[in-house]
Amino acid sequence: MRTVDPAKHEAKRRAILDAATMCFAEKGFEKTTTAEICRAAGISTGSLFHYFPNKRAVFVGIFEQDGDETAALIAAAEEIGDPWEAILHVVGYVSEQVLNPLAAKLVLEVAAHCARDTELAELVQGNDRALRDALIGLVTRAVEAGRIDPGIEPGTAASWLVALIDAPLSRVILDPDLDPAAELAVMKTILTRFLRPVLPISPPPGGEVSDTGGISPG
Amino acid sequence: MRTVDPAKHEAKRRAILDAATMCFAEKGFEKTTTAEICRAAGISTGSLFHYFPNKRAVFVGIFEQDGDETAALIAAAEEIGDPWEAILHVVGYVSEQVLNPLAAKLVLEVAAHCARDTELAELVQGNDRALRDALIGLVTRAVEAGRIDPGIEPGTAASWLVALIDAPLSRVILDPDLDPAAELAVMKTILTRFLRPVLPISPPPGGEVSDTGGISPG
DNA sequence: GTCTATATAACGATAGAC
DNA sequence: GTCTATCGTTATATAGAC
Repeated sequence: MRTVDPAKHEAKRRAILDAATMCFAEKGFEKTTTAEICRAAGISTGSLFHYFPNKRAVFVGIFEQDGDETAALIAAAEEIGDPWEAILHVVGYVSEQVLNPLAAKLVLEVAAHCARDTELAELVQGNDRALRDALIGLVTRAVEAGRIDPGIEPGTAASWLVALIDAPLSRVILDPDLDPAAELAVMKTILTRFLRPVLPISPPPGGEVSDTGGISPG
Repeated sequence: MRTVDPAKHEAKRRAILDAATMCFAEKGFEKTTTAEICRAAGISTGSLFHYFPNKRAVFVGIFEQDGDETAALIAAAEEIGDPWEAILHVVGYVSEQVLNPLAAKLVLEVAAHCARDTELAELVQGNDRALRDALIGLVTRAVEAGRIDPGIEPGTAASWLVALIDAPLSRVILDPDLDPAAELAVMKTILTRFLRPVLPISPPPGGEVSDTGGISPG
């Protein structure tokens, strides 16, 4: 019987990441000290550096974990028969997470750091791309099913679906009384109206419709 | 003749803020040293602390300045006769700024810090609120003019207009090849389709329209 | 008002016993 | 593998000459 138990090692690593996630979300990367992470995880300085080479590696580890969760979400969405419902599920699920203030703080923190850490940026971009690629597939199917305007390029639609999730971030941070359910409802309205097929137009009583809100080619 | 020239003092203060803006955008708040700001501004450490009590005050000063610029934008928008055009102008103008990578980095940096600095958060929220209030007025007028769906509450519409500006932030950071003009075009499509009056529906050939993308009351 | 020089504090990471 | 103790570095802000 070996004393080195890989499962136990991995479990402890994850426990440290969980503790660090809270610290980073609350105080940000640079204002979180390694000592605080250790205290939160119930270990000592020496131990932390046994599991991670440095503070940055702890931060990066959090978003490697997040990539696994995104993959699971995508797999679950593929099981949903109706592509439009699958899109709503994916966007709704991630949005709900981001509407939590603590999660929102962490998202803003990692975004700010991606601007200055190319390696971290590539990791996060990989996670985003996985989500986007899955949505491209769902959008394509939804277009074929007549549920989404064929005039919208699936890549563009998917990119903006991901982007829309980030839209309320500032307000989540600035307004503590924000109602997540209400935000989610408006978000659903926006993406429904954005993507739905353009209905045949019966001319309105007293006016011209000069702009149909379509995406001009080119 | 006094040697203390308030105008010159103010000019130097602004020069420091301009230099600091670049530093903070490129490296973030904590990784920017006061020495770097001084070098960029062409002054010495001693001088910096003559104009600002501490590093944070320099950072905060940048967003006080930004509030003035927002006020000017709002004043210009009020001059535009057509409220819908005024809305497009305001959203387009701010979006264009945010689509610049350097500006985007600074926006993410300040957002991340607002999550942990209530005083800074109140300042930024004040700037946001001014923009939102102006948009509420414009939306209300646009609804009266039949250009916006009366089923959408102006406060909700205005909040989301401001939020939509932030939506592409992540991609501005992660994708250096992003085309600002293309993003702006899609943004315009989204807000047009989101806000435009619901046209009378002639039933589509072979299907039911179960969800019209409206905002349910309550 | 502007400079140089520096006091003071804090933090990340390591050394080395057990 | 975990701990305690501590080293080396770095940065903010101040002191005080000019």
